[in-house]
Amino acid sequence: MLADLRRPERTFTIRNLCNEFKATPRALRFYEDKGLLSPAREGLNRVYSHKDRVRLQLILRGKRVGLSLSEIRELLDLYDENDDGAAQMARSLKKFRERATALEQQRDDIDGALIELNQACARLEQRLAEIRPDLLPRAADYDQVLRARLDGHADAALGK
Amino acid sequence: MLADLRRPERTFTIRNLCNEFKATPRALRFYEDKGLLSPAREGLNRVYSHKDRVRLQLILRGKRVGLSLSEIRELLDLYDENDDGAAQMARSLKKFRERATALEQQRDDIDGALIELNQACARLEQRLAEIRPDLLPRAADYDQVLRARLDGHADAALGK
DNA sequence: GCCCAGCTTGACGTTTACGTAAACGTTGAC
DNA sequence: GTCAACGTTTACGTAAACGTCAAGCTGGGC
Repeated sequence: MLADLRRPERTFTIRNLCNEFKATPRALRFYEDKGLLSPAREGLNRVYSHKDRVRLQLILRGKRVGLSLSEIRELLDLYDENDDGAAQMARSLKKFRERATALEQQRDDIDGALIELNQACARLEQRLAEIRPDLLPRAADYDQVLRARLDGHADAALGK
Repeated sequence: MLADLRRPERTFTIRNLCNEFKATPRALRFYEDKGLLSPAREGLNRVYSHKDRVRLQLILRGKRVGLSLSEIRELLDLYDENDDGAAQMARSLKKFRERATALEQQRDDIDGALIELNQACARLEQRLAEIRPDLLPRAADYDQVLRARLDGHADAALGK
C-alpha cells in the first residue's frame, strides 16, 4: 500500500533515497562523512529513517539555494541541539537572509556581465555586418528576447 | 608626461600591470603558464608590451563575463592565427552568445533559489512572530527592497 | 661590501563535492 | 554453485585558479 510509505516506521535503503531524490550513493555517503547524515546500520548496511529523509531533503534544498555543505551542516546542527527552537529559527533566518543578499549580488554581477557581453556582441555584429554580412548568424529574434530581458533588469536597477 | 603612457613603445613591468588591473603577479605568471600571455624578457624579468596589456585586458574582461581561462585562450588564439578577421569575429560572437545564454540560465537558477529562500524566510518570520517576536531581527525595509526586486524579475519572467 | 626590495622558477597546498576504481561481503535467482 | 546485483570501506583523482612557501638572483642605496 502507498500508505506504508508514510508510516513513520518505514525505513529506506540508500538506493531508495537516491532514486527518490536523484542523488548517488556516493553523495549520501559523502554527506555522512561530513556529518550531515547519520543513518542507522543493519549490520554494515545503512538504514535511513524518516528523519534522515527529511534531513536529506533539507540538505538538497540548501544546495539548491547555494549553501555549502558546511553551512548546511551548521543549520542542521542548530535543529539538533534543539533546546530552544526559536533561537535556531532566528539564526536560520539570519543565514537565509545573508544568502539572499549574496545571491542578489551574484545576480547583479551576472547582469553586469550580460551588459558587457551584449555590448561586445553588438560591436561584433556591426563590424561583421559591414565586412562579411554572410557570416552573421541570423539571430534577430534571439537578440530581441535577450535585450528585452536586459532592459527590464536595467530599468529595475536604475529606476529603482 | 602622461603621453608617454600611450606611446606604443612604452613597456610595463609585472607590477605595473598588477597595480593597474588589481591583479597579483602570481596571476599574470599563471596566465603565462597557461599560454594566455607571453611577454618579452629582459634577462629574467618579464617585459610587457602594449599588446600584452591589451591581451590582459581581454583576459580580465573574459573573466568578468564568466569565461574560463581555457575559453579565453581559445578566443585569444583566434585573434592571433589572424588570417581572416571576419571568421574569428563570427566565432567569438558565437561564443559570446553561448555565454550569454548560460548566464541567463544561471540568473534564472538564482531567481529560483531566491524564491525558495524567501518562502523559507517568510515561514520562519511568521512562526517567530507567533512564538518569539522579540527575536525577529527588524528588517522590514530590507525585505521590502528584496521583494520589490524579486517582483520585478517575476514580472519580467512571467509577463513574457 | 651589505642589505633590502623585487624579480625569477618550481613545486606543493587549498577548496568543494563528489567520481572512480579496487577489493571485498551478502543475498537472491537460476 | 555461481553469477549478478547490490552493499560496504579505503583511498586516490578531478577541476579551476591561483596562494604560498622555498630558494635564489639582481640592482640600487648607503
